Amino acid sequence: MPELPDVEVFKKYLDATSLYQTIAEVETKSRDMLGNVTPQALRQSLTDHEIEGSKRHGKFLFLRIDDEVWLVLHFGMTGFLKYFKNGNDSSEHVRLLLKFSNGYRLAYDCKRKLGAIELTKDPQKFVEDKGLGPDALQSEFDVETFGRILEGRRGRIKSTLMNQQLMAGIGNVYSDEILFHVGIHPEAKARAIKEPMQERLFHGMKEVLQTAIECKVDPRNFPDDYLLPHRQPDAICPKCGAKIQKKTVSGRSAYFCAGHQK
DNA sequence: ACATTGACCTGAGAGC
DNA sequence: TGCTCTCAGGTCAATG
Repeated sequence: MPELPDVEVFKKYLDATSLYQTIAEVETKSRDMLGNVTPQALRQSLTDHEIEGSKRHGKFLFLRIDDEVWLVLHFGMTGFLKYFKNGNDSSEHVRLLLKFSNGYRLAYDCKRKLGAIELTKDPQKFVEDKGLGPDALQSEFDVETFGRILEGRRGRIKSTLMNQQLMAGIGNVYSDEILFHVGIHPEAKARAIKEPMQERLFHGMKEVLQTAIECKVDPRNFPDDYLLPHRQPDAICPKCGAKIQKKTVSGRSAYFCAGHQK
């Protein structure tokens, strides 16, 4: 579930708690989540260094250790960060633990091991090597680029929005939310969406992602006309009163309102 | 080249 | 109660 807004909230949390802290010790709890790095290399690269800054691209979070070393975290669908004082360790599925010299710790917790822990020399290069598209919220990602992407696609709009090589950050939950917001059916063909609908979708995408971040991705904080608080079978659409439908679209469970999404 | 499907991961909740 | 089955959704490999 951690999609762009979730990871952005993790970034803010990291910045508020762990920035400029010195890593005194590194514990690797799950070898099989380490992508391109051994536990020894990870320990060696991080120990006695500070976290100097952070970056996010799509669903990836980058922690700057120094000029040539960045720790890369991906959260799969169950990953999150937890900062706590030594002794208050209540998490059950900690995969990586950074022990700071001030007695606090930062845990990367990932119950279902679909995330990843890696190292890179340069986030920009990492993004290129992964073949990721532009971050969905970055300002250089404009409506013209977005329109060109849609026109080159034979598939459905839902899977287009979720394709990380085309644009990075949107997953199953927020693709539903965006399409619900602008009134487009998840099974619509991407290239059938023309102006002015392209522009409406583009701005809807930015607005939904931004709003989710402002709400700290807590469904209780969401505006009431958003789908997320009603994202369950047989719920009532807050926009038009019709029943929320659930259907498999491109292999993913899509929630939508047939009343106002065409 | 592009689109879709299935596998992987693990635990919660449904259903018998 | 207790077991088994299904589902959740991140990616990537295999297939259409």
